[in-house]
Formats: sequence, C-alpha cells, structure tokens
Amino acid sequence: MSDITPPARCGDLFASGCPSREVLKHVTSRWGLLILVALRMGTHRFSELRRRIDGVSEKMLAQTLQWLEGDGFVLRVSYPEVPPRVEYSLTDAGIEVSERVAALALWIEADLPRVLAVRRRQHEAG
Amino acid sequence: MSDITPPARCGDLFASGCPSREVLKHVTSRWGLLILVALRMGTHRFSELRRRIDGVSEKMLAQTLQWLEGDGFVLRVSYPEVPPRVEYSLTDAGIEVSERVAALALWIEADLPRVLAVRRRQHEAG
DNA sequence: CAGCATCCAAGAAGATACTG
DNA sequence: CAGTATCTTCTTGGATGCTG
Repeated sequence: MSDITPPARCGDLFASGCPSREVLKHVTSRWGLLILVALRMGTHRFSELRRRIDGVSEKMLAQTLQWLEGDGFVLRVSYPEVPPRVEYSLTDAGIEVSERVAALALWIEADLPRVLAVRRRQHEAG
Repeated sequence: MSDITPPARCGDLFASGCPSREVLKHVTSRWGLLILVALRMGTHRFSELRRRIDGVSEKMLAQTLQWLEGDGFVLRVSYPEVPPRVEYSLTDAGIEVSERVAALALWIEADLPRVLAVRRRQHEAG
C-alpha cells in the first residue's frame, strides 16, 4: 500500500486529549468489562449475553457491543435467518484485552471479603 | 476476637446485587484507574496528582481518592502543618490492584495504533 | 494547600414501544 | 430474535466560591 501512514505512536492515558482515553472508557465502562469477560468463554448470542450479565438493558448492551466492535475487540456475525441470529465473539485483540480485564475482575472478586472487612471497621470507628 | 464473622464469600461481578460491582466501579471509574497507576511511582501530594492527571477537577480527584481510600486501596496521611500537606500512597491491596490495572492501561496505550487503524478502515468503508 | 458545599450542564442509563 | 427510536430519569462531572 502506498498510503502514508501517520506516526501512530503509543497512546498516553495521562494526556487528556489522547484517543486512548476513549478506548479505556469503552473497555472499563459499566458493561464493557463484563461483556469482555463473558465472551472469554466463547461465542454468545445477544440474548445469551443479556441473561448472563445481570442488570444490563437491551439498549446499553447493544451500545456497548457497538463500541467494542468499533475498537476491534468484538466480532459481530449476523446470520440471514428468520428469526434473526447474531453471534458475538472476541477478536485477537479482544482476547488480549480480555485477559488483562479478566485478571482485574477476578482479583476484585477474590478481594471482596477484605474490602467488606475494611468497610465494617471504618463503620465501627465512625 | 469473638465476633461471628459472616461467610465473606468471593464476589460475583455478574450478579447485579453483589458489592463487588461497587469496588469495580471505583477502580475503573474515569479517574480511579489513572490515580492507581500514578501512585505506583510512589507517594504523591494532592496537587501533584492533579497536575499529573491531565483534565481531572479538584472535586473528582478528591472524591475518587475517598472512594479508593474507603476500599482500602489508598492510604491518606495528613500532616498538621501550615500550609496543609496531604500525601497519598498505595496500601498493600492497592499495590495489587494497581498491578492489574497498570497491565491493562499499558496494553491499551500500546494497542492504540491498531485501534486507530481499525477506525480509519471502518471510516473508509463507511 | 487541601478540599468541602453548592449549583448546573452533559451524558449515561432505564423503560417502553416499535421494526425487519 | 435482535435490535432501533424516543422519552425520561439519574448520575457524573465541572465551575465557582468558601474554609481551616
């Protein structure tokens, strides 16, 4: 290809103008993280994700999936059937982020007892 | 101690009622992640963090620091001086989350060129 | 300097109804 | 089933002014 690709340096999350902040926002959004973790177990349909991720609305699930698709983390495959079927899966990049994201999620889940203990102590101390 | 400690099982982020969602929210909040990463390089004063984290307001910095302190990730030490000086650092738990969080942040920064390329391709195809 | 209180705007999120 | 469109509600976040 002959197009003159721009520098494409690495991002800097500490700089307010850097586009990497957008990506971070999508990945760490309320539902983005849970979607990425859920998709680690394989391809899922829209309604499967909806059931798996307790509390998410149709609208936010669709929107967040579109964000993640736009960043190249999620692959959306639509089958021309009736009734319609759409399957979501992770791209290679998606697998990589989801590893980092899952590591964080699992750690937080495992750490919960400590947080609760800290909170109780603070509550008692007033 | 004689207090009957409750089960304190691990959290489940997929359950909407689980308190671990709160912790996740604090850690992955707009500024929470950047604060944790910034504090990995050692103790910082309030104003230092403010300068380091481009775009954060005083209010949100203070609020997010309080969240992280409440979860036991950040230690706040106030010196009784004039003018006042307050120093923030990571607790042991804070060091552990920050490792996961930093891994994610660094990966996203490094991955930015790919995201930008994907976006351009979609824009052209658009 | 650190940070709280107040007010206000912007955006996220939910409920509902509708479409291919 | 897998969404979109619309409306409404709530939360996030920023600006400002004030205090110890």
